[in-house]
Amino acid sequence: MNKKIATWNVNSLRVRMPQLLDWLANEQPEIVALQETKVQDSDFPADALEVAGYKVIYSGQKSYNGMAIISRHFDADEIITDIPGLDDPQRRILAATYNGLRLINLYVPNGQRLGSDKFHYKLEWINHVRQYIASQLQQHPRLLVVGDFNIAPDERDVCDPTKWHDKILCSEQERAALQQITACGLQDCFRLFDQPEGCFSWWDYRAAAFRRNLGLRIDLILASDVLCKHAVSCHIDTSPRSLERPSDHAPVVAEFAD
DNA sequence: ATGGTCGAGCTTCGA
Repeated sequence: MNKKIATWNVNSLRVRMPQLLDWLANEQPEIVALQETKVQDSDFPADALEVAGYKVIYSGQKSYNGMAIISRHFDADEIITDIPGLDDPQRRILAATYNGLRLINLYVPNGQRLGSDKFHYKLEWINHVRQYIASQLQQHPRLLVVGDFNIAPDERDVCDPTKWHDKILCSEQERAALQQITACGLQDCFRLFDQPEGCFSWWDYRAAAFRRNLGLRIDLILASDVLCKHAVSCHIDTSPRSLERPSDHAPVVAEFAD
């Protein structure tokens, strides 16, 4: 049976729990990587997710950032909550191995504006995580790197490339940094398949951006060559973005054959 | 018009 693996920036897990539980019941994903849980570990809603049939791991902090991975059948092994060699209090990475599948869940810094302190932190953070990914690929042929990359890979992933030209999330520097990650031996699952134009995963809350489909595709599932051979589909599920009180991101789902 | 709206948690910051 095929297995669905998903990534979703929920923008507050506590607010989004009803939507997440409904979505899990409908989609029956095997593993879901969550970003921006915005909940410290002592308040993590583990019980409700376990009742829904998922094992949980998480690495959170108060107010900002925060990561979790939920898994239906397999226990998480070799858990890491920090990029080796980078001292960073922000909870932006959570990786674990599930039945031989290595999953790295990322919440890449937003970067705010080109040239800002946060932009330099973003590039530095990506540089460190790329080195970690490269070393992980040597050890784990079955590797997925998923999450909110806060980078639109190319012009197809931008609603209005002229308006977004060299803006944060779309700059040449950010795209080059992302290409350095994929050059380690990963492919964007979404582009393994024919896709319609105008597919995005994030829409600003302001200015009715979702209704007007003024979005970016910044949430990605990157797969190693071994896993790409088993990928059978990849799509963005825009339905949760239409609900009342939505996350500003939609889940991305990839399906893998055994 | 350089705005708009969310979430957390506190009267502002980050996205």
